[in-house]
Amino acid sequence: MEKVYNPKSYESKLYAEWMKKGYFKAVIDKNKTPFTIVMPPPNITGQLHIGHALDNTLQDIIIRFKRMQGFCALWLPGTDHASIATELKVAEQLKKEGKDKADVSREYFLERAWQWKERYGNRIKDQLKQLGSSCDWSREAFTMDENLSRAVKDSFVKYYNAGLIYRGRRIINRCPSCKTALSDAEIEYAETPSFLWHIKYPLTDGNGFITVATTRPETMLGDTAVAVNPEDDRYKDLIGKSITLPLNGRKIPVVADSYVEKDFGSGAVKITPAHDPNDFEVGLRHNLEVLTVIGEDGFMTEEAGEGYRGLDRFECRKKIVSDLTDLGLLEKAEPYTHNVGTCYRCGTVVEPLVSRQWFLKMKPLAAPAIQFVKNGKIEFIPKKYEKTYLNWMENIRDWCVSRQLIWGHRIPAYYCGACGHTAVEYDAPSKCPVCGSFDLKQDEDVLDTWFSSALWPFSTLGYPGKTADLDYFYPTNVLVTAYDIIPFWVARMIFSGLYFMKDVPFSEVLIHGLVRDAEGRKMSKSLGNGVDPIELIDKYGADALRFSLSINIAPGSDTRFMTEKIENARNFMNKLWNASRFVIMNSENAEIPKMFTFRLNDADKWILNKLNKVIRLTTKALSKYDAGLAAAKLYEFVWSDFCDWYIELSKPALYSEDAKKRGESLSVLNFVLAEILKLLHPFTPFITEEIYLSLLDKNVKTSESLMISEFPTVIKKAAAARNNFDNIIDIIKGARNIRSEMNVAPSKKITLYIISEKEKFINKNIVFIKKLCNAGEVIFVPDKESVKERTAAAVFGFGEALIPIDGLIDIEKEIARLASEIETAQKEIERGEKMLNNPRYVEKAPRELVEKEREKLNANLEVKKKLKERIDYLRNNG
RNA sequence: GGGAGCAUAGCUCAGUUGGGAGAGCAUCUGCCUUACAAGCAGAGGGUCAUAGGUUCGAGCCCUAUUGUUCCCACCA
Repeated sequence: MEKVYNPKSYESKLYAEWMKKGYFKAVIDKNKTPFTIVMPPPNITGQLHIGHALDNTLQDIIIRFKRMQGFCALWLPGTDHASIATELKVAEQLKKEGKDKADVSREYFLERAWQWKERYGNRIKDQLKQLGSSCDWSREAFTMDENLSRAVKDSFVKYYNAGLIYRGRRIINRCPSCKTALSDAEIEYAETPSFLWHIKYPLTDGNGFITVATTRPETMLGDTAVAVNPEDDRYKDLIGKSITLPLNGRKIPVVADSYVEKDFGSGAVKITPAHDPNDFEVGLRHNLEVLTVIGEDGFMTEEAGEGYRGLDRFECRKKIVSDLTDLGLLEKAEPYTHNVGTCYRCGTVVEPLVSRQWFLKMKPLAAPAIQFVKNGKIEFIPKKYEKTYLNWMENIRDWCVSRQLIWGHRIPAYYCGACGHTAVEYDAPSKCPVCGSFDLKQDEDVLDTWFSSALWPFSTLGYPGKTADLDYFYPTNVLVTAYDIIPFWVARMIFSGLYFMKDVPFSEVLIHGLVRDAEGRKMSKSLGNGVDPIELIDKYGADALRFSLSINIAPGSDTRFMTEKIENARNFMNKLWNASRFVIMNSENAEIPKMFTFRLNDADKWILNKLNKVIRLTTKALSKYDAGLAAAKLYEFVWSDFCDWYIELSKPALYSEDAKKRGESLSVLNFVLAEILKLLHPFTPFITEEIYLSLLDKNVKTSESLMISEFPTVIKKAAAARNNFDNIIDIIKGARNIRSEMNVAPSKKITLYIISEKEKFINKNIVFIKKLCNAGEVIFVPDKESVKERTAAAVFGFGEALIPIDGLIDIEKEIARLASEIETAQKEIERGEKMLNNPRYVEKAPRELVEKEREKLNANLEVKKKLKERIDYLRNNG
């Protein structure tokens, strides 16, 4: 084995081997319980970012754990076509070649998009492999695969036939740059400083003005009313009167609507039904004309009239403000900060526009989706995210599913040019089912990308076909994703699954946080603060990356990426590597007996007891998908208990001449190491496998790969029961402390005097004390008077250890040290006495706890007494 | 406007059912001790945001306050 952890030398080799052996492939087995995770499909737009690395690491940890526990574990991978995002990328690519999206044919554009998919889809796949993802590539899916497209068409038609999908003229948000409709979820609001312009609208009868306040003066060209609150005394008399719109002289009515708040702005609102969702509603109530003055491209339309038509909407705003100022109609411009909707893809300010779009009725679909979460059939982990979900679901509005894009699933709606009939059918009809005309044209639009993602948990398993996969693996078990995607995706999968499969898509949703940068900022392209997981894998190894992402994270909360963390994880890998190297090197040519066929020493029992504890904790934490806690417990066990203590404790036996002893020691070392490798395997699959394959003890290397070995279970044998070895550790720690505090050179062998009533037990473990304190001799003495040398003392509840100090001891320094120990003991004594003197504590607290407390108190009293004696002794004899 | 979270060591964060405050990094002191200097041993460092409450017992449960972050809605 190499001296340092060098992941590059084996990671890709092992992955290829796993693939070859088919370990990732889930083979349906009726005797096994299925455990299924569908991977949130990464977009094909680019490459894996660190968030993906976290998401997929968590999934891999869970799926490997379940696989080792004997489940038929399926992790189904795939990618998403990401309609709008990919379309932007491809258009960008074309632009670089001097071509414009608008000028190329639909076919050509699609061809280029598929090329993009080929290239970047594969790159993502490759990156997932580098990360070690044990997903079943034989079932890999893509949202625009033939079968998934079938599922999309099938479900659209089913929704339509059930009256859940309709086409209507509505006001929707449109991105003038991407030139498509957007759903509510695709809008991001940004606080933007602007002005609230107060504009005087003259009454037609010449009796003065009514002042309206607006943040968007350019829309006034499309005003078709002014609304006031019916209860507003200031304006009561004006209701029903007419206003002459400045700049174009159109006459519009004053209407009363309770939507208007008296106290905001001037209390009068200009109504532009074509360009504001609320105004659109007001318009419907009052039968107002819808006048579109801003076009789909963001430029003013013909309707905007002389002087304004053809202007960019923001240019037009400037011109209108200046024109109104010239006319003396601008009362004031009040600085005002408000939220402006922008496109989540390109950042352009969206424009609310009235247009004809396809909608999915949400209320009937949301009702069961709410029900199944409320009754616990779907559980969010952590539970708080249930609220995010319910809050969204309960206030849901119809989902605009059509997009004016090319890349995506084309809507299966056909319009008859002759009679105007709309046919929605799975197979394109050859003629109009109503009038028989052949003049049929398919809808140009495609579906929102999330429409296909919503079907993911069953479309990937074969739906709408009735497949064995669907039958066996659906419903899936746990969905793992970040909280930012709950409304977009999780919610939609839930109602889709319930509607089409009549069953939940998954029973648990594990929500994790976002990976932020070292300063806690969200990683983004514009900030340039993103970190590339592949670079990190190159530098530190996939296991180190995985471990740094999974350790010490709390479920559902954000984590920061910091170089120190991954370095620490890398160091841990190195630690594991070297500990293993130690065990393996010593095992060469050794005769190693099977565990439990020989008598274990106290240190062996101690480590097995610790091992049991960590098996219990890890299993429990992983069962609750708490990778952060499990990883932390394993880290502690491996580094502190196994490496720092047990390996050191094993050295006397290993370096002895007694071959039998050596073999027995190696047996325990190999046993514990193998268990560690299994426990860590879900987290760090590569290094654990590489070490496992190098193990020399055939008793513990029982399968050809860790991937197919069993996850450890608690050792039932009495040998693993708790013992008193902690007392030995206390002696060692105490002695080391004195050595260090009294500046005894580490290389100097000391003589250790021990006064204790547990002489027999200590004597049995004396080799460990000698080795770990670098003591040449350990001598039991009845009392301190028996030691003639000058010594410093380590005091325990069960005895004292005296260490001779070279030359002059600084008596005062030693007394001060002992005094501070008295102080510590005193604090403990006071705490214990306070508790034990409280009759209600003694009465109500668990018996064993009270007993433990009493023992501690006695021990501390003893320590204090001995420390005091020691100080007196020094004062008298020093 | 509605909702949720967070506040613990200098920094980043853990803290399982309420039962003696933890880790990593950073700092200080010694060590190349034949697995590992990506290491070993030792040490310092916390009024668990504030104020109440429940309890024999609160970092953890309840109420209020302050600070902070996020989500939803989009009132011109």
